[in-house]
Formats: sequence, C-alpha cells, structure tokens
Amino acid sequence: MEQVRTRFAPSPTGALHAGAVRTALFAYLVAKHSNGKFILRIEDTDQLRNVDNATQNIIDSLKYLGLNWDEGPDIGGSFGPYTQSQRLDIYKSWANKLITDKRAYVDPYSKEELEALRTKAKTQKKPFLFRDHRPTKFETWNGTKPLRFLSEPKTYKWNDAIMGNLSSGPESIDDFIIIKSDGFPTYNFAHIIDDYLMKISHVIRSQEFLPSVPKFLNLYEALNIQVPIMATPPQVLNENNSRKLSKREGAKQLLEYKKIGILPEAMINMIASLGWNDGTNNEIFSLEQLVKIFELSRVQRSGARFSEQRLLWLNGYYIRHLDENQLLNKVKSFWPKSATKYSKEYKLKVLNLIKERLKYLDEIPKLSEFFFSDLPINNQLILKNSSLSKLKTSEIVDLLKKTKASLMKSDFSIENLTEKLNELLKLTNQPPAILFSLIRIATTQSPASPAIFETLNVLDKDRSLKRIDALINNLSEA
RNA sequence: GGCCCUGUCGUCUAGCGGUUAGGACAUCAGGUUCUCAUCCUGAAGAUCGCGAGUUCGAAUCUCGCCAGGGUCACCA
Repeated sequence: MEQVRTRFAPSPTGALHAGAVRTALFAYLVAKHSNGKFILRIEDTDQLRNVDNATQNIIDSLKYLGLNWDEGPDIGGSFGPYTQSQRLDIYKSWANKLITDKRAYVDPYSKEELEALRTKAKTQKKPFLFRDHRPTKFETWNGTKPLRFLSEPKTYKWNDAIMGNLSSGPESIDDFIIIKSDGFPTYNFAHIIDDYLMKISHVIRSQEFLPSVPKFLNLYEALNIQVPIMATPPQVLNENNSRKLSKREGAKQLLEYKKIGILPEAMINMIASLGWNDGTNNEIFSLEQLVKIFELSRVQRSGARFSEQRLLWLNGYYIRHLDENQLLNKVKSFWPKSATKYSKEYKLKVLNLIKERLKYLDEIPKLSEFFFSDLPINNQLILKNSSLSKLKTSEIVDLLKKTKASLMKSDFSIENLTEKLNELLKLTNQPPAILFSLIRIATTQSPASPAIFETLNVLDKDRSLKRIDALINNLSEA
C-alpha cells in the first residue's frame, strides 16, 4: 500500500478557530496512525481576502497544539512549494492541457452579463447552470479572462470514509472557473492538482465542501487523475446556535485559549471528542493515544457543538494530573508580578496547593497573590463570614492573640501545625468554623485559599505571625 | 427554490432487532476538622424528531412527513 499522506490546507484569510483546527487534527491523526506524513499547504489564491499575519497565526496555532507537519511552507519538502501563490506556473500548464483536450474554455461573459443570466434564472425559478450558456465558439486564452472547466454532467456514486455512500445527479455538475482573470487558480482547481502532485492519499475537509464533490469527481476524470480517499467530518457548531462555527458567530481564535492558559492537551482532547469517540466510556485521550486508536470510521456524521464548559473541565483535569515539574514549566508566564523574586521550589509548593482549584492558568495570580505579597487588610472578610460576624471585636482579638502564642511554639511543619491548632481548638473551646476561618482570613486576606495547615506551612512562620500581628493591630485601633 | 447532509438526556455521546436506553460535562443534594476547589456518594434528566409499515419483538430495518444545517461566487 502507498504511504498515507494527508494535508491541512487553510487559506490565510484570518485566525484559526476550533472548527478548522479539528480538521487539521483529524488529518494529522489519520497520517500518524499509519506512520504517514502530515503536510501543511497554504491556499492563498484569493488575493483580496489574504490577511497579512494569517499564515503565522496558522503556524502558531498548530504548533501550540503540537500538530507538527512533515512538509510545509516553512520547512519545505520534496513536493514544494507549499504555498499556492508560488505554484501558478504549475496550474497554468495543467489548464493548458485541459484546453488542448477541449475540456476548458474561455468564459466570454462580463460579470454584469453573468449576473443578468443568474437573475433571469432566478425569476423563472430555475436553477442556474453555466453550461446552458456555453459559447458556441471558444476564444483563445490570453490570461485576461477566466478559464472554465467544460463539464460532462453525469450521475456519481462515491464513498466517503466518514459519510458513507453518497450520490448525486447531473444537476450538481456545472462548468466552473478554474483560472480567474487575475491568473490565479480557484480552490476547485488548485487543490486537485496539488493533492495529486503532493501524493495526498486522504483528502479530509469540512462538510461545506460536500456539495462540490461531484464537480471535483468530474474534473478528476477529465484530468485522468485517481481520486484520493475522501473524508468529510461534520461541522463544528457554535455554542449558542446551530450554525457552523465561524468568526462572525463569535468563535474565539484558537490562540485566545492559549493566552488564558488552556493546555494543548485539553484542547486536543476537546476537539477530538467533537464527533469522535473510541466506543468505550473513556473521556481522556492524549495525542499519543489518539494517534494509536483514532479511526475515521468512528467519526460522527452529525454536527457537534463546541463547549467551553467542557473544555474548562478537561483543562482542570490536565492541570491536576500533569507531572508537577511539567506543569511548573507550562505555568511560567502566568505568575503574578510579585512572584518574580521567589524560587522555583517555593513556586512549586504554591502550585501544588492551588492547582486543584485552577480551571485555566490565567487564574493563577488571583489564587496565589497572597503567597507572594501582603495583601491589604480587608475587614469585609470577617464581617461577611456568618460565624465570625457574630463575635465581638474584642473576642476576635483575643482569639488572634491566643493563636499567635500557640503558633510561636510551632516549627510550622504540617504535622506540628495540625497538632498545635487542634490543641488550640480545645483550649479556646471554638469550632473549626470560627478559629480556622479566622486564621485563614488573617494570614491570606483572601476570600478563598487552600487548606489552612498547608497554607501556613508554605507561608512560613515569620510571615504568618506578622500578618496575624497586623490584623490584631488593625482591629485594636478600630 | 434546486441539490446534499443530519435528527438518542440541556450539551458531547454509547448503542448496529430483545438493555431497567449506558457514560461524560453541566445542574441539584450529602460527605471530606475552615473558605474555594478537588475527591467520594447519590438524585434529577432522553416516551430515542413525528407517523405508518416489516417483525413475536424496533432507538436499531423500510417508507412518508417534519425540523435543523450545508451549498448553489472570478471565496475557500
């Protein structure tokens, strides 16, 4: 069997979002599953819609997820160039071949004339087919007018690796433009030539292209090219409606998720589960596992909605389960400013305490600030605590003083802190809801924190006592 | 409008003629010495879009209908 070669072929017209990236993931998985090659090709044939940084955005997005390509515009390969605008001569020579074979001709109509024909068909409630208006005599192609494929309408039956058996009638086939008047090819033409020359074995592309497949099949025949395996994953839908995911409907750029600290592992897992599962109850899949077990035949045919909620759950899962040093490494750019002067070891301790509370890494500053700097005293924390608000200020100060006395004698190991604070519960005859809440508020000045023994242990003795002192002074003054 | 695709808990899905229709996210309740989480346990949640038919038996097969989506460019 020939080598499996798949490609991701986006046009650089904007930033990548989850829908497009899923097509890339599936193509990557199909290739790697069979030890094949994954190719990146940039389809920049629409000069008007090209966006400057879009290619970079595509590259950054794929790299973020670790979907590395074997051949592409940046790294080359045996079948380059991998940017369509650099392949115009190739398309031109194939187009000339079609002209010679009488399977392509110059479109003589102006845009206005074409528009008029379309409107007429519409008012007559008839489908518009260009082939009903083919010129009787073909002009010589000098590159200034669009070149059209001369189609041979017929019925097709074909198999799609995901959608199964599909069929279409002759009405789906028309003369379409293969080279535009600016000399650039259309997608419909260029991708077929490129897939052939780049020896692509599986064409994986999203469902919006499905209605065009009969046209492609007709062109494959005219060019006498073998049709690759086609696989058409269903659409990824917006969270709020049932339309396909798109920028207009508010789909986030993939890199936005990187920015707020969504781990690539979580994003890969999320995207893979959109329309695919392995048939078991397993929900967690690493990229390596996916490469092993992914199969196109298990891809769903119905559309799937992208869920940020589920993404956050997955992200939390990976944050909790990743190796601590690996996580520490990924977290680097998310620490609060105040953390800069602290050691790696200290940060690791903090990270281990807060990681089970994280949904995304950008929450780190909010949850860890008090480990690195003294927050201003916030009396609301006591006033809004249902147990503490019932106590008089003098009682609270008294409790704080007793706490201080007790903690002075502690070596601040977790074991010793547990022992000392349990003794204190008995001594003061207070429930944990009062005493521990108070200590937590005094030492963190935050509405939420990790468990009290661990928190004190990491903060250390000096800082804990200093903060308790500060609160005693503050309350005594009032 | 033509052509094409889809239709199981709110969401993602398992299911391929016989199941109490299973799981996950989300929701709600209880437990974990204090908060927020995590974790554990439990609850609620789908007459399988609707209607016929085939069959002893249908979410699963057939037909019709309905609903949703895609596409009909010198865009991809």
